[in-house]
Amino acid sequence: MNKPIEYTDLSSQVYSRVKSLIVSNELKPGEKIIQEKLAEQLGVSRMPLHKAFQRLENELMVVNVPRRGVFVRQIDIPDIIEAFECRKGLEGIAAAKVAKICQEQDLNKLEELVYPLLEIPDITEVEYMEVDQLFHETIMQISDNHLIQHLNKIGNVMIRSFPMGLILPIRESLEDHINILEAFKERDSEKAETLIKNHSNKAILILEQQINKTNEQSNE
Amino acid sequence: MNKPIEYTDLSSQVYSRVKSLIVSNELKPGEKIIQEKLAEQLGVSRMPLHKAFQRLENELMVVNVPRRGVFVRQIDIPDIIEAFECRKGLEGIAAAKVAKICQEQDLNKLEELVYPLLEIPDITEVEYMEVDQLFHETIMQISDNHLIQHLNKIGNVMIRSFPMGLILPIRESLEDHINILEAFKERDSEKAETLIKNHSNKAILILEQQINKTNEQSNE
DNA sequence: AATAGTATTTTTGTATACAAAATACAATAA
DNA sequence: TTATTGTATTTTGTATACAAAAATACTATT
Repeated sequence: MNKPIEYTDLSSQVYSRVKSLIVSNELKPGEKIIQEKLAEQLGVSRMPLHKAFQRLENELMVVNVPRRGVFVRQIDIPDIIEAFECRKGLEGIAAAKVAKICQEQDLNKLEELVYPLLEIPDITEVEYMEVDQLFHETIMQISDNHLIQHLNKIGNVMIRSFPMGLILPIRESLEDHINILEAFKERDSEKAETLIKNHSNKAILILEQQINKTNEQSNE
Repeated sequence: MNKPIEYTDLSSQVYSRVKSLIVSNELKPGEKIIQEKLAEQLGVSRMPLHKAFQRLENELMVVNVPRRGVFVRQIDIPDIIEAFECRKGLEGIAAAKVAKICQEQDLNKLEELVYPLLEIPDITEVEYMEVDQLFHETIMQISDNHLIQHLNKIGNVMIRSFPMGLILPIRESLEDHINILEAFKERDSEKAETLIKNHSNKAILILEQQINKTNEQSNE
């Protein structure tokens, strides 16, 4: 309503643009970013770029080596596994708390994200990823822990920047979500924690299998 | 061995100095930081300060409102509880992993931190805080998850910046540490996770009691 | 032809400069 | 007096400028 229009400073915009350059692979992993060059490309000076780099470094998207330059961080599957392990811990706590404190309206919000999908027989991967993300974000919001949301976001930046579709099959993921939601309704905080941690664990297991597979191939 | 001597840029130093100004309460919570003034005090320009602010914002130590200024974040007990909840989640995962992967030398490192204290009858609070911190950090290091360490550090900055001594009594904390270490030795990852989460939980409970106490007082 | 040393160019880090926005303040009218 | 408008001052955000460090190209020597 009377929310003041917020001034977005250049460095925020620059931050988004650089991040998408990294995600879209226009800036390659390991590549050194020439500040002047990129600044000119974006039509800004190096100052907002500097702040953007600092932010990206905090999200582990770039590495800054003093006096040497800023490099695009190489993200591989083990990194993604690490990110899922963090998510497992943070979401576990969040879900346990949600089961304790959630209100009727919170449950409604989650139900609206989960149940309508059961009616649709052929959900596309892109569609589901959107809802999946929203489901996890909503739980974080309900948990009402500012720090947990902040930390989780940092981990998610890595996960989302990795060029890889859904890890779990849609139906399996959806089933997990339903069960988690049920646990919330039953106010069973231990169950909710276990279920949501298992949900992450499945992804971790699949990623670990992928690593083993590529290792075997290279050993032939 | 052949680690290159690392150039520390000004902004890193500025970051540390500003952080300690906040922790030592020379910059008061809620206070607006006048950039030019602080820059002059530190004998630098506003550029390294800007980068320092960006970093401090990521650690939730300051809040930056575009075009309005940078403000020292007000940290209160509920924030600290949030931080302990995050720690609970992250340490839980870390401890579970440590129980699975730790080597003999890792256990030795932890033993050296725990057992010598049993011989000392009168440990000071300051001494114990040092060792306590090291114990938790070491577990994080052994867990060998870069991201989990990074995220945990962000939460710890808040906890450590809060002017408050030990939360748990020394003997109780020490006992917890011993039990956690035992779980590692037994390679019991579930037990390790439960114990370390309980360790955080105790702190949360005490902090919640403190809030209730002050609420009651103000209701009189 | 390979190497060591030197000169040149590039790039980084920080300071300064300047325009735009926010705040403080004073003057005017109700 | 209390609001309200207009003006002066402060402060911010970004661009430019410059010095120091690193990278590169080049020369001379063996």
